[in-house]
Amino acid sequence: MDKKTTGKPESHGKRINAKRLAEDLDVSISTISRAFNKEAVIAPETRSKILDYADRLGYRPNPYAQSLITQKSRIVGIIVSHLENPFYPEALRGLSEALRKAGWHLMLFTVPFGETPDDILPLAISYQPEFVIVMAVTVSSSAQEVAERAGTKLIYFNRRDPDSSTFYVICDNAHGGSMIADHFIDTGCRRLAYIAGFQNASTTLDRWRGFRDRCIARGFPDVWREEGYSFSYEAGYRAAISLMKRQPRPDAIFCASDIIALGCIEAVRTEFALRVPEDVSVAGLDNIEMAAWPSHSLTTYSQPLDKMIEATVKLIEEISIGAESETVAWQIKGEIIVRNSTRPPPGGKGTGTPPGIPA
Amino acid sequence: MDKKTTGKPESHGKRINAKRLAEDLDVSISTISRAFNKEAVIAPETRSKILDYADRLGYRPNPYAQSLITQKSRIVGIIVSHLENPFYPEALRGLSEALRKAGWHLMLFTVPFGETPDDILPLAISYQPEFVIVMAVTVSSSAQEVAERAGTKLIYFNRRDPDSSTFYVICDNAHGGSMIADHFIDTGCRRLAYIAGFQNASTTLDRWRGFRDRCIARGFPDVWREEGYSFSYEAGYRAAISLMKRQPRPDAIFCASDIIALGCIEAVRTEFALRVPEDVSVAGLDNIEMAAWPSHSLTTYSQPLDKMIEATVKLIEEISIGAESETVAWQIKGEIIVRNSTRPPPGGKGTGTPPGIPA
DNA sequence: AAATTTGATGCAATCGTTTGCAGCAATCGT
DNA sequence: ACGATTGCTGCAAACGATTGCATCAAATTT
Repeated sequence: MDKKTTGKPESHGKRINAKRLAEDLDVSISTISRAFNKEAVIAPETRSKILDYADRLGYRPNPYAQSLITQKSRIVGIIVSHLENPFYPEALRGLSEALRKAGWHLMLFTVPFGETPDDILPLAISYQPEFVIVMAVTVSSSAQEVAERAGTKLIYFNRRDPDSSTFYVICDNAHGGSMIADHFIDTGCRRLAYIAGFQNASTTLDRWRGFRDRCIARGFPDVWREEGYSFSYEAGYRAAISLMKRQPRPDAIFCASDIIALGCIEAVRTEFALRVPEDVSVAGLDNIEMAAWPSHSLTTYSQPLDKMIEATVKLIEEISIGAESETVAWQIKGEIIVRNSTRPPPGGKGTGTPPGIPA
Repeated sequence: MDKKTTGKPESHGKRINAKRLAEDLDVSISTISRAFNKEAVIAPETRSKILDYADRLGYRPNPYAQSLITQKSRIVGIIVSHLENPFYPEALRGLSEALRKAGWHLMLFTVPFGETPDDILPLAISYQPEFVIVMAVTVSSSAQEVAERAGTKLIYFNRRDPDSSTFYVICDNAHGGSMIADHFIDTGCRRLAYIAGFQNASTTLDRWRGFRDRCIARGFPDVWREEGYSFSYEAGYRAAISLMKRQPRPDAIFCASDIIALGCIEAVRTEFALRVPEDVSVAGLDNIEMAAWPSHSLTTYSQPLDKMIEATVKLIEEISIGAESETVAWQIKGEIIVRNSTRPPPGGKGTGTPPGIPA
């Protein structure tokens, strides 16, 4: 490792505070405070005088003092367990921007391998965020209590808790499953299979339920299910291998997420020298950016990320201002995105939505 | 959108504070404080009595009051501009965990499309983090002053600033470029090309310099350079198209990042029906997880992420305790990872490092 | 036994805001 | 012209911790 060295960094003068402004401008500290508070009553010229001067000095009210006195932090924590699934960076980015626009600060907590979101929660609430968004598939129900005791509200994102009644925002996973089932069956697939993600994740469950129920309803009750145990490329790769070894082979595989589907496609091609979609149709769920890449061109059901984020921020704002929000949970429908990883319909008008790149 | 409703969320009792503990245990507030401070002198039995009781009540010292009085926030902000490049989620995750272990809280700021890190910086420092890590390719030099005024230290990650002397942690990009050049030339490639990322990013620059200088040194001065204008799949895809249209075609392409390389490979295959590596070798730099996937099996130069993160945290800790850190910048060597996107060596002992999955 | 050291605790000032209440000039109604 | 209203501003008490200094009992030294 190369190192470069230099003298010690510059030391600073005293940080300016409201008192300093007050003295310089010959007003009281209260007035300084009011200048920064939209609702406060204050003479317009006084306000602008203060604001101007503050600007020149680079003064901003100390957020810690503010939080201390107002008992509000304007901070929302976010716990993410699986950043390696591209869906989460996409969601994270969207949430980050939306929350920032709404005036919130985001504190990030990742869940290390081998730990659960529950282990991280105490840490997450130690900075007393007003909300904690849990973007992780598995959380115990006791998390709710822990957060409550700290005065923090929990919001599940892309997950619902079957037995507790916390706030949550998800897409209509069952609907997604059923749309994919329809698409498979409509395009002539008959030996249908599902690759699951984390076994007890609500997403795994709901997508499976929607898929299988629809298959049954349309007269194909023998749907295979292979466990993937996680939402990852590797999981898809491995699960596809054992799935494709069965006799007869499935001719359509619905994967519990896009990243699983990519692994699945790869295994089908590499390990069995089969073609997608000619030999087997593969579909995912999420509609991550990579799904549109030409090499994958993955048929999928989109999570309506923008709407989900919008709903989350709305939820936060409403609860925050004490509006006893009637809406405690959002479940939003997405839509099926047909690309080239699934067979074209029999009467065939072609390949459906084209891949993403050439523009 | 479906909505579910319920009654308003439970309201809370008063949050417990040190005063409450003090009264219950019949000690002073000072003693409570000392129980939580590792260095403070306090009778061991008093401490454990307090800690136990605090635990039962779920008490934790209020971080805002702490920050206010100590003038330290234990917060580090992080500005990320390109989460869509998988390298950054990986880095983010690593930094998040390492900083957490070191007792820091992470505040995340993403840079929306159309804005620059400079636009976000004022916001990032408004919560007065002690440090701000900038994981973004382009920052103006004035950022330094802005941060300084707020008493926040700036640390560049995966970027260095040619003209200012801020702290930075990067990998030895020039070394990476030269290693790839060697590999290309050793495996018989002769028509060498480079696909650049952001034009004025230090990474784009250093990698190009290392690559071209080595090519020249080994007797191949005519290295092509194609602008990608960004570090993205699309950039690689487009740049590869115009690169491969040239006559004669390049037979080896070094891409300024892995994600560019993946787009490049895809374009070579899809748009020109050529094979990688038989017709053209492609290499990247970063060694993102996806590079190991069988479908890509990308030869690359690894960013030593773990070491870079370690260095970053070390830097922060040292500066934080006022140890006038001699080391102001880290540049750490990575290593070349040979996979199947580049030709095997002429005498050929095979395909080099196998792809990642089958285990 | 008196003097001194040691160890543990409490007192009180402090960090930088917010906000209810009081004060006070200027304006208004009659 | 005089009391009531209005519009601003200041006072002072919080918020919940940290920490230098003083205190005081117990232990140690002389």
